[in-house]
Amino acid sequence: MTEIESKIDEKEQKILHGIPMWPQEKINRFRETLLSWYDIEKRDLPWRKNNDPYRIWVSEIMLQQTRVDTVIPYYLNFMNNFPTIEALANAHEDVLLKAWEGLGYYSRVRNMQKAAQQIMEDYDGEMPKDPKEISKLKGIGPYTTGAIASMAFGLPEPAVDGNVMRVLSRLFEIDADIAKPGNRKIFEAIMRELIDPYKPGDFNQAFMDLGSSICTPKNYHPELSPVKEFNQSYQNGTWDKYPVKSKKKKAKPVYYVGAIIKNAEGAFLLEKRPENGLLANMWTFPLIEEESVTHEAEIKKGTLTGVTDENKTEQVIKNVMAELEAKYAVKPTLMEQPFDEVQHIFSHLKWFVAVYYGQVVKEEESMFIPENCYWVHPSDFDHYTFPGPQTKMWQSYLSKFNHN
DNA sequence: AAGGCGGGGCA
DNA sequence: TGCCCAGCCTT
Repeated sequence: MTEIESKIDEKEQKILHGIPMWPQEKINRFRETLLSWYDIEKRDLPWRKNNDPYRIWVSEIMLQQTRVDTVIPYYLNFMNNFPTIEALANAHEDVLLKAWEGLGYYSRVRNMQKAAQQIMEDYDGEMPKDPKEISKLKGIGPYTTGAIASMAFGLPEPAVDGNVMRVLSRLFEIDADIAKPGNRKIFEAIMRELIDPYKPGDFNQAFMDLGSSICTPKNYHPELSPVKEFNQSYQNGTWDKYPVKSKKKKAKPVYYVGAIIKNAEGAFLLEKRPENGLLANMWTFPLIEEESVTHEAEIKKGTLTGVTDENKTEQVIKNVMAELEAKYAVKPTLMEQPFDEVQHIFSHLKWFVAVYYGQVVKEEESMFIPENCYWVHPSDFDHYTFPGPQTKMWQSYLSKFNHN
């Protein structure tokens, strides 16, 4: 045993202080029980076809904060389009982003490509086996490191995600708040004790399957669990107290005017968002933050009211026109009222977008738009990656203006 | 340690 | 509606 490893063990012993660990005999029975259940009940998932590190890696990145059912079609499509680490490393970013459209957390795919390029340059095109090396790759944190090491390479590394923390907190009646990042190491320490050294990948995945099928956040029925005899909170009748998880802050409202501008050729003005931050490098109709738009829309008798403060309608139009001319160099004829309001909830923001429609009549007025903007015909929209709010604006436009 | 970063499914 | 989900990066 190296010096570094023994230090980690010492540290984790301290963390475990207060949480009584089971005797080895009980640990052995637990492993056997859980793995037997997994052998029978495990889900047939595309990335479980073999132990190819690339296949496992892609699935783990997609599954971050994303449900299995959502991921499957994206996964199949992605593996078809980018079947190897090399293909991923050499892909064009906009093609990559398009393959990720709708999955969310788009920096995941940009980081994954950077990691693929790291692997081509530093590791001869092969995913490294050493967890220390794996965790150096962009976008791969403690969880994904453990997942790849255990599932692809059979190493006894913990892979602690939300499922594992929930299951463990119920098994051992752990009061630590699982929303606090610092508490992850408690659960890692326990998993290092529990993990089956011969089938670490199956062991980790058994926790995932248990967490998503039986040991769920809601509608939890501990009496149905294959490991109920090991479940301390079930035996003590305290299971409804676990896990302890502090609440997240509410999404902050942000108000925009969305300007759907059509030119004489029937093309629409699209803008590429900045390369960093929210929805980086994705395409939307011009969005103008508008503080006067401080009301949620009410649709009464087919008419949209309440989107803007009363008496401020004219001011909103003036602001929008000024911004369109200054930033986008267009002077469209604009509807005096928005035709719809689109709402979109992110994890930390809630957008309210009052959608206006306008046309640029004269051809020469639409010639000098900025570099990050294009006039795009709807038949070419497929080549542009649209985030949720953009798709909602476009669908609303189609339903209002494109019928009959 | 806290906040930014998507989107959909569910009661 | 609010909460949840096979988290990671930046500050």
